[in-house]
Amino acid sequence: MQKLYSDNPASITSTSMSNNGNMSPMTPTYSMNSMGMTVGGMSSVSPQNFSTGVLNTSGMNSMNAAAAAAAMNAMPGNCMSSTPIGYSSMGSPLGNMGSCMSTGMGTMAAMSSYAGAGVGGTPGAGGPGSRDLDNVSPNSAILQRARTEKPAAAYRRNYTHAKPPYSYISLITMAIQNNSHKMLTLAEIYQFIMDLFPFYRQNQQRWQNSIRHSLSFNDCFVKVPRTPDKPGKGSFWTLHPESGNMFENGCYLRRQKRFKDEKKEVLRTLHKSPSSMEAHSPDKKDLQDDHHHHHHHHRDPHKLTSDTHGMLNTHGKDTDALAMLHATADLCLAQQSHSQHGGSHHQQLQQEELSAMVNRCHPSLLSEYHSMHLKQEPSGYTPSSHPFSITRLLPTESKADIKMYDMSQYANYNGLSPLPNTHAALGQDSYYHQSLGYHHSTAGTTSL
DNA sequence: TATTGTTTAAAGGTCG
DNA sequence: CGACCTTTAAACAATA
Repeated sequence: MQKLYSDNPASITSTSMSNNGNMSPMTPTYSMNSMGMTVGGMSSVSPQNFSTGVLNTSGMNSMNAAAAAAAMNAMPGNCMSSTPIGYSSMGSPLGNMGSCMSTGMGTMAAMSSYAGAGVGGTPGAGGPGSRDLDNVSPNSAILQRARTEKPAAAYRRNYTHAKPPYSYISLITMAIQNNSHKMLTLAEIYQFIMDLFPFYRQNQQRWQNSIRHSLSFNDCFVKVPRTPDKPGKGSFWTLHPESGNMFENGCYLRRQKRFKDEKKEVLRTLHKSPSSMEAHSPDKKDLQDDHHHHHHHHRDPHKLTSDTHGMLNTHGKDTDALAMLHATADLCLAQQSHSQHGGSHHQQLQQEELSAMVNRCHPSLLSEYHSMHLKQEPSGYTPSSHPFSITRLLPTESKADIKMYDMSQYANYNGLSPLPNTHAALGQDSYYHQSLGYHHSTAGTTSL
């Protein structure tokens, strides 16, 4: 099936198709060179493998990418104030983050390029107005802008369905980070993604299933129960406070390491050892893990460098993990009497704990909380130096209110490319095309 | 009943 | 090449 990432240009066209893909006949042909991006301070921004092109490059997607990238860039306090290029043109109502960030890249060119592609109408999911959390509609502004923008040129349509170079995990992260409360419901996450990437307005059940899987499967995502004042279906999803630098490597295609919650890890382990878990009837959960987890149990000895409220500070020693487990248990209890009877398994308890932990922080404090507990790479790499440093994702309270259109300045962003940035200066479009292995979304349009 | 969540399984990609 | 990561698919359970 379609591969999401590949630095191999060749794969661009190859993959895809397979599934019952009934891709629209007009499957994009990334012939790039669409917009002459007026990129401002483009070219190579980072020493890393950033290719300027990536995001800004192709028409709509570029914009999307740019916006997304920008979303991830929400800087906390440290504004990199470098080149406010083109920023003003945005007329962004929100100046909040405007002055910050701008690592000196793009302009809004990308932004404007977004226009087309059904920006306005996201099929099934209610419009960007019906969200649970205020401010959720991340791109409503973008969308609006898009509409006002001059009628899209035909070329734009070509990139509409290109698959964005982000993994689902990073997409989810973007969505969550982009929200002022740092938490979203599943539906909101879907919406964010669809609003931002036309590609995902197709085959919804396919990728949405993947999104759900990612949310459940990855410890970096934590479910936070709804509060009585916010009735509705489904919980809120937020990022694990410890998962901060998952993408510090600068590439959102794939994380360097999977984030593992020590507590969950312990629980999973205990779960498997019959001796430790007395009265627990072995259900399916006991059988899991083989495939994905068993090799991870003791990994990342170098990774746990920070602690969460002093609870996580070891290198995975069971005893310590258990200790912290207990520690959080209190929080859980204090949190609420969320009677999750039924098969209240350890996992569920654990989840409660985490939720509680996150929940304790007032939404307004959440971002701060996050930023305070970001993991720092022990290595010499300086996260903050990276245009897409995840650490920048975590805005402080004051900056939490990030709007997509403020990110337009990142149009020229180039952080996601898995490739070397030797082409940084070249035509974004082409570069994007080549380096990202942007494929046709021939992957199929499963009805819908 | 449609969503939302959780799991299992498997295939394929990436990276050291 | 092996360990690890991501994507997909799909079965199921819980729930608004």
